[in-house]
Amino acid sequence: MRTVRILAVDDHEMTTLGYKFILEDTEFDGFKVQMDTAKTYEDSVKRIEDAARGIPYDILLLDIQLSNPTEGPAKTGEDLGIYARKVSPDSKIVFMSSFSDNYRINSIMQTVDPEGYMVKTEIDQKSLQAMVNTVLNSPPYYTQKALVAIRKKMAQDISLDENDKKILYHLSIGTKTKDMVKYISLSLPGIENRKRQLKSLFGVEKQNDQALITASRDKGFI
Amino acid sequence: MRTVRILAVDDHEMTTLGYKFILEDTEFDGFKVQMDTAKTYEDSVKRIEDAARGIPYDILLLDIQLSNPTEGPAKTGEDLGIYARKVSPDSKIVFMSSFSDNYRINSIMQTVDPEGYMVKTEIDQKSLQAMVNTVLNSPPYYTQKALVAIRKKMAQDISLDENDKKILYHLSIGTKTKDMVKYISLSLPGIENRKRQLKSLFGVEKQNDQALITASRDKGFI
DNA sequence: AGCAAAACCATAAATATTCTATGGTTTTTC
DNA sequence: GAAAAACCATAGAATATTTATGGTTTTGCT
Repeated sequence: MRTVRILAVDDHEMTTLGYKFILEDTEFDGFKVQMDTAKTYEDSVKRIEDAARGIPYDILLLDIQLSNPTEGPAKTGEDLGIYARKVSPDSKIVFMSSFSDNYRINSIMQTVDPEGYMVKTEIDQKSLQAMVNTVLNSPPYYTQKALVAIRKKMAQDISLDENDKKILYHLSIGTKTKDMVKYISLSLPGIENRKRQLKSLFGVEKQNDQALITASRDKGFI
Repeated sequence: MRTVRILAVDDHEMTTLGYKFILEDTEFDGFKVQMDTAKTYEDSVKRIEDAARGIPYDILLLDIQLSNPTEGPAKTGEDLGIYARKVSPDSKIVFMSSFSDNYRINSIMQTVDPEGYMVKTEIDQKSLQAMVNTVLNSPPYYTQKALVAIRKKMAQDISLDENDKKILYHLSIGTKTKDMVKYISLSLPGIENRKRQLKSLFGVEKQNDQALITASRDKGFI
């Protein structure tokens, strides 16, 4: 009987242990699961690289939030996914995320294009088992909340360039418009003008910035 | 016990009958299904309008290909979906399509944004029942092949304007480049230049048009 | 092979779009 | 109610796109 090797990465050890107990105890059709776990970015990288030199992992289960023990720049599960795609291209990648917000999901769908995306509140024994089967046989597997975000994105044909996205981002974190010139290579009237266009695009003309933030969050841009 | 009313539209009567037999015989949790059927665009419009004046349909199951008995312009299930959204906004719309090509699915996701999309080869008793439950309780419901197309679209961040799309469309139907000026409001060098850009965008530089067609079909643009 | 049609490419001029600089008005904040 | 920020409008500058033109290469056909 074939062994499917899985690496589960999460900074909460209880979580990966839960995955491990459930999946190693499951009787799959034609294979059994053997699972490794990791808590940090560095540890995960090492395990993925080691495996890739021999037999790569079949599946990588990645949390987005990771422990960052070293002093370097903070790394997320998204970074890990991007890296894993390079060093272990045959491994299926599934995100196990607490977030069901549009922005996160859209971003990961573009940077990593994972074979699966599960929102943690929707994970149970049955969905875990279904995910493994689906991802191995005919990806993708998305839980319902992920699908809702994906549907929202698909339903619209709005494409923003980098400057627009930066403006929305800075709006969302409360940066004052006049301060945005420090982070965006546009003049102040340029930024103001784009904000006007964005409001028009999102149908919140004549309203304040809060309406624009709400609208763009609703549409998955921030 | 509540009655869920469904209208199934398909020009093959056997198909809608199949849906009807399966779903009316299913014991759902807290409701039962009562299904009407229609074969043509006109008939469907009448039924949807009639219902909307009183109690609108809970679910509309729409095939894309429809019979067009009248002499007017041919109408598709997509047109029907767009119209139904207006006159019966509370009805859930599910497409039951033979097509699993990217273009069709992407187009419908934007124009109708249906609560469900099932590729016919993937429809069976179990998936039909799951679809009804999911669509009523927590949409959306997409079958696996639809998900594959959706995933492909989500993974890329290419946005084409109307002229680009027209060029790709005309390429795909074999229009000669020099004839495109008749359908697209651009000069010949303008069209040639955009073709070059498209090839570069899709990574098929230095190759012939066929490669461009293949690439854009693969990415869901035609 | 050899011809003609179409596709392809490059450049300068024309056009359209976007950005900046500037100065003003309105709204928010304390 | 005064200062700060946001908002708006306009002219000119800077970019990007399109056209016109003329050429080269490829394709299709006999």
